[in-house]
Amino acid sequence: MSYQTEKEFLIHYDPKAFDAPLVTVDLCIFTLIENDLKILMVKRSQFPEKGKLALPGGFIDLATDSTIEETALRKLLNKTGVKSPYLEQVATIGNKSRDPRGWSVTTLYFALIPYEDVIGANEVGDAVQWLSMEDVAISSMAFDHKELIKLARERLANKVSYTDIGFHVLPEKFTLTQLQQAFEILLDHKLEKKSFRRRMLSADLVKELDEVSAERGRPAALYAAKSKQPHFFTRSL
Amino acid sequence: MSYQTEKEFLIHYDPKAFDAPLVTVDLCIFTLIENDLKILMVKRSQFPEKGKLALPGGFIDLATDSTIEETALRKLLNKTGVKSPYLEQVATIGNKSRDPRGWSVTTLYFALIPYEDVIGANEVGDAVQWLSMEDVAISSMAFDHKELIKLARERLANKVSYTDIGFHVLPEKFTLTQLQQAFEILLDHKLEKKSFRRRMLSADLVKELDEVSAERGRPAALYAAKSKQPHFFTRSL
DNA sequence: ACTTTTATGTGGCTTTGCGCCACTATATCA
DNA sequence: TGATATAGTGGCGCAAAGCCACATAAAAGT
Repeated sequence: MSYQTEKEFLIHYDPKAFDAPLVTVDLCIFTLIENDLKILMVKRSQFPEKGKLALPGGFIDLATDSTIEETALRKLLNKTGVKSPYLEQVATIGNKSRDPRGWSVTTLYFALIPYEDVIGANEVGDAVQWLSMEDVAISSMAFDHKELIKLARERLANKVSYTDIGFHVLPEKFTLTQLQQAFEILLDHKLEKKSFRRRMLSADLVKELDEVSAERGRPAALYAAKSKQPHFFTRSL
Repeated sequence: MSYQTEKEFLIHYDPKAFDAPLVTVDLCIFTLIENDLKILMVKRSQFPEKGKLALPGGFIDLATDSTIEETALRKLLNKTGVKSPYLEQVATIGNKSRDPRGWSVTTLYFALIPYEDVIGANEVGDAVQWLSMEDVAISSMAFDHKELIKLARERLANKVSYTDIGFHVLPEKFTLTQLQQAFEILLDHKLEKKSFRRRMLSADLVKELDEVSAERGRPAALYAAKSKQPHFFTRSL
C-alpha cells in the first residue's frame, strides 16, 4: 500500500488488497403522529440479526449512489416516499464489535418529516413500523441500533433547542399552538406560551395566512414557515 | 449478500465478496501559536497526490484500532506527541469523486491542543508544518482537504460560540485577557471585555490562582480551568 | 523622581428580552 | 345565555448583555 512513483501506484493499486471495514448508512427517521414522537423501524428479514428490529439503512450502492447523503436519501424515499426531508448527519460509529461480521463503520443520519407526507409505499424490503419512544425503550434491537437511536434523539433535542428545525415535522400550514407543541415534544419539556410566540414572531420565521383553523374554542390563525433554511437562535429554548 | 438462514450466512459470508469504499480518518488539528490560529499539515510522500499538502490521517488499522476515535488519537499522538486533546468528530464525507482510487469515505475530526504540549517527535512519516489560515487559503492541497478544513473551521467557530472548548488551546495557567484573545481568534470576531469576564466568572469555569503574569502594564491575575468537561452556555457569544 | 505609556480590572447606567400570569377575545356546546 | 375551551395579549419585574469611562498597577521614558 506504499507507492513511491505514480507508475508503481497505477500498476499495483488494488482496493481489495488491504483489509477494509464494512461501511453502512443508517437512518433515524422522526415524525409526529398525533402529538407523539415516532421512529421508523424495520424488521430484518435476513441474517445477521434476522427477525430483530433495526433502523432502516444498509450498504452504499457504489454503482448508483454518488455520495453517502444520496444513499441516505434513497433509503428514506424507499421506506417513506418522502423526497425532501430535513436530513442531518449525526455521527459515524466505527468499531470492531458492533457487527458480528467484523470491523464495521456506520454513518448515522436523522431525518424529520411531516407524517402527512408519508406514503405507505414500502413495496420492497422489510416491514416498516413506527415506534414511539416508549416502545423503543422496551424493544430489543439489532446491532447497536438502540444506542444509535439514543444518539440521534439527543442530537435532535439539542438541535431543536437552538434552531428552528422543529418546523419540519409539521404540515405546510399550522397554528402557533401546534408549533409550540411540536417543539415541546421534540425538546421533551414545556415552553412558556408568550415567550415562544414572541420569539417565533420577532425572528420573522413564519408568515400569517388569511385562514384559521377551527377546532374547539377560539379559531387559531394559520401560519406557514418562511424558509427551508435552518435559522439559529442566539439563545436556546 | 443475502442470507435467509444462519447457516447459509455463516458459510458464505465473505467481507471481500462485495464492493466497499475506501475508509479513512482525517484530522484537522488546531492550535494557537503567538495569537495566530494554525493547522497541522503534512506533505505527502506517496502517491496519490504525492508532494501535496494534506491533513494528517489515513486508514484504520483493523488489527490495532478498536474504534475510529482510536485511529484519530493514534494519528494525533503520532504527529504531535499529544495524548489528551479536545477531539470532536466533525462529519463523514463520502463520494465517488474525492479520491482517484474510487469511492472513498473519510471521517473528519478536529482537535484543539495547547502548542506548549506539542513535542516535535514526528520521527516517522511525512514532514509536518503548521499553516496559518492565510496559508491555507492560498495553498494547493491534496484531495478535498481544503473543503475539509473549511468544514472543521466552521464547526470550530460555531462550537466555540456556545461552549467553553476554547480553553483547550491555552496552557494550564492563563490570564483572562489571554482567554478572551483565544476566544476572539477562534470565533474570528471581537468580544466585549466586561461581558466576557462577567460570563466566565459567573459561569464558574475558572479558579483564580495566587499568581500574576507580569508583562508590560499592570500584572494580570492567573487562572486555571476548573473542568475538562465542556460547558454549554445558554446564550452564544 | 515623576511622568508617560501600557495594560488590567471595575462601576454603573442603558437596553434587551425572558418569565410570569392575569386578562381579553372568540368560538362551540348544553 | 351562560359554561367551557382554546387563542392571543398587556404589562411588570428581573437577569444579563452592551457600553464606556474610570480607577489601578506596573514598566519604561526623561
